[in-house]
Amino acid sequence: MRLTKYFLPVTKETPSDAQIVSHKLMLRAGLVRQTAAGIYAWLPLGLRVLRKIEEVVREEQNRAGAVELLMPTLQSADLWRQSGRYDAYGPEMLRIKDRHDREMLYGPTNEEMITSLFRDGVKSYRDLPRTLYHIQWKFRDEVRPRFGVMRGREFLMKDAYSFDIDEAGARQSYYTQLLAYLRTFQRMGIKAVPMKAASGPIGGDLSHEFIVLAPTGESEVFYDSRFEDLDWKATSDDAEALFNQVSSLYAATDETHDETLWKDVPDDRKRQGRGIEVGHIFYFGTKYSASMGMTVQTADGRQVHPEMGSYGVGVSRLVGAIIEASHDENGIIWPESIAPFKVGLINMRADDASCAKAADEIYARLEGAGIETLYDDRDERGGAKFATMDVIGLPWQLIVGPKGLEKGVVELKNRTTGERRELPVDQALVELCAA
RNA sequence: CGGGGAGUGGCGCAGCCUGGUAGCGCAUCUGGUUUGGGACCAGAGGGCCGGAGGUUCGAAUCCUCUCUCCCCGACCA
Repeated sequence: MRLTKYFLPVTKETPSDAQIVSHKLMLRAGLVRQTAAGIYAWLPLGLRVLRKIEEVVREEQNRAGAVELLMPTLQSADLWRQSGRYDAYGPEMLRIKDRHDREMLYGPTNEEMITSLFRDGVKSYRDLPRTLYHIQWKFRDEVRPRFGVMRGREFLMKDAYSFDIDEAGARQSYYTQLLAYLRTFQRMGIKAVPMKAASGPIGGDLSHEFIVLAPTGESEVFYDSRFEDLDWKATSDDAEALFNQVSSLYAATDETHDETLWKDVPDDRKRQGRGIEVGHIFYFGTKYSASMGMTVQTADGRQVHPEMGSYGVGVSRLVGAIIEASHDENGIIWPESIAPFKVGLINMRADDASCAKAADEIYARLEGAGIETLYDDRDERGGAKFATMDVIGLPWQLIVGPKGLEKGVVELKNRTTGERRELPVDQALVELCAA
């Protein structure tokens, strides 16, 4: 993408609304703009990141055997009356009426709807187990939205729902999602530690929160440093073994922290810090299948309510959380797997015909090689271009200038390490293809 | 929802107390000089001062009401 054709409103100054670093950087880097309290427009660059995160989540869900569908944002009040939550939910639920005075709501979550859909399509144990998910916008009318997209009112969430014939099956579904979550977050280049959670508003006994470690996190966390060494991507698909491994190591937020258990962790492995919740998984039994009258027939002819679990990932929140965990004084540092572009190509002198020609050629070759490239072909000074690239945080910067071209080299800069190397063009391209 | 703060060109702010031609920095546009880490000079454009009432010869400024946004707390993916 040529920057001269793009929409990237980068600012030098930080809007006064922003307090935390991720919010400031998201505004400065032209990722989002607030349109109302807790509601954001995703600008082109921000949207690309959102889509990248979504895609990692999707791939790991599919790999875990979950099936994607898409449910609407608007739901009818009647659906929620079936579970009794229409009255129980409180003012966080945005309630609206249509022109016929029918009561509607903007979905804060989808247990009722998925249960209703699945109930009407499934009657036999042969159709279980299943895990269904979708990635959709939600709305919770928070009393006080803040921290940019980390605590907005409108947010993008992946929510999955599992249906099993019995508790043993439901536990397997839960373990499978646990593994999928650990792989998902690891692929995004962040450390997310699973922590036993107190049962939330949904209820149930098996529950984990996934906390991204970041100094500006909202909650205090305590965990065993062994979590840092585990490689989930390489873990076998034995989800139950993984669950046992996770369960054997201590990790808790301040809400569930237990000093007695904490004492048993060797001192040199004790880690204490702050974190941001980016995922939450629950097993909650028959709460919805029972209240909404979903039954399936077992092999021996009994009618049972399926055992359910739900599994959420805050997709839009992750954008903020990842920035909290990955930035420096110059701007964002995107992990490569979710970076909006892999390479920022800088033409140092747009007014120099030979330099521009060389940069154009390199751009064409990068595009031809399928490398996502943001090409700064604006007629700006070098310094301004460097500052722009640093703030938007693309993993690689490829700098093409007259000085280097005289020597037949370009400069390749790694945003994470700051390392800069002069390389012949061909070699730089080879390295980018390999990276 | 309790407590506090703020709405003035796209962004950051001053002006308000003590009413009288709406200002500064950044950004934008034009011309020139520049060009490897957010250049410089000269010029230009852009604002019914959140909205509605009121007081006054005259309101960004004073009064009343209202809307919105932000911060602290309680609450939350």
